[in-house]
Amino acid sequence: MENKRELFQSMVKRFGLLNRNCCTVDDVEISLVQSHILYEIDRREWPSMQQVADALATDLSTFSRQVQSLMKIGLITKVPSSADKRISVLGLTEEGQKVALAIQRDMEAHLEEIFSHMTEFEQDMVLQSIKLLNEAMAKSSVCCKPMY
Amino acid sequence: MENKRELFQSMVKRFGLLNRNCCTVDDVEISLVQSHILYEIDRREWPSMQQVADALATDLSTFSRQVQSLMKIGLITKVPSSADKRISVLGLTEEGQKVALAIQRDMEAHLEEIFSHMTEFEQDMVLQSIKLLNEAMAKSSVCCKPMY
DNA sequence: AGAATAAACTTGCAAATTGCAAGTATTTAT
DNA sequence: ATAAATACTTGCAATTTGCAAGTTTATTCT
Repeated sequence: MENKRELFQSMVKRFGLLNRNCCTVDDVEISLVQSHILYEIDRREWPSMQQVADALATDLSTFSRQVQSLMKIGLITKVPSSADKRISVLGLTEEGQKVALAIQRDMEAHLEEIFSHMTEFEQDMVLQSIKLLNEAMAKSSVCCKPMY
Repeated sequence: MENKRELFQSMVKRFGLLNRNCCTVDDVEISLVQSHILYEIDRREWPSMQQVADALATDLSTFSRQVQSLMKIGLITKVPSSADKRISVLGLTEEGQKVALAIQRDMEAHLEEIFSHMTEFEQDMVLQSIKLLNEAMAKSSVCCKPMY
């Protein structure tokens, strides 16, 4: 059983495909990266642009433009920090929160559906394993430098 | 412990980052998608363009151009099928095989390094879980229609 | 305090990647 | 024999990317 890579490649690809469904909520349609931006803003407390760009491992210039788009469609806010005027602080608008929540629900539902094909024992084991894997990757030298 | 999505999002992102390192071998430098193309060709027996494009869930036109690039740098071959002249059959050149193998080794090494942070018991459990997960996703209705 | 350095962005490219629509060539169905 | 389908290719046009160079504000150094 020496096909770790195949196993992981397959899994990552499937999740990638799963994510494609993403991102159409009511009449709002956003891209995958935009959904990730909403997600990262949502799970942080008023992050700076740097912080989110780092979390997404994307160039700040690229990120800056994505932020502009998301502001234009009214999903996020960007206000200069009063403490340090170089910094802009990001947040979700009410609409942005709705969209983020809807995507969150969709994702949870998808995961539940996937998990429904396993026994309870298997479900627990899988979750436990993902945790272990994340911890191992966090410890790893080759993996994922720009990670929270 | 109701944060499945966070767990998976984190894992997928880390693997995404892991993959970024990819793809520079000696003096050849290819993109991530190109490495996936090599991978898919490698693991199949003379696949058609359709087959690989499907596996990668990418548009055939996009794929067609990627194939042209990879031919130009001499990593893959494309020959019309004698049985059905509409079909082009893909393969790796000697150089392409070298590159695919090098990437494969890198990936394996990375995975080994990550696994080294776990006990043997945990390693087995994680591998077992990934298998279960893949099977569950294969059964899933929401996930991954275009999958081998 | 004043000058240099750094940090947090923004904007101007130019390249790469994407998908749709429309085309060509070949095969299958009627 | 003609129509329909399949397997691609090419022409767009839009999106996304990162690097380099700029602006503004904050920090550090002397």
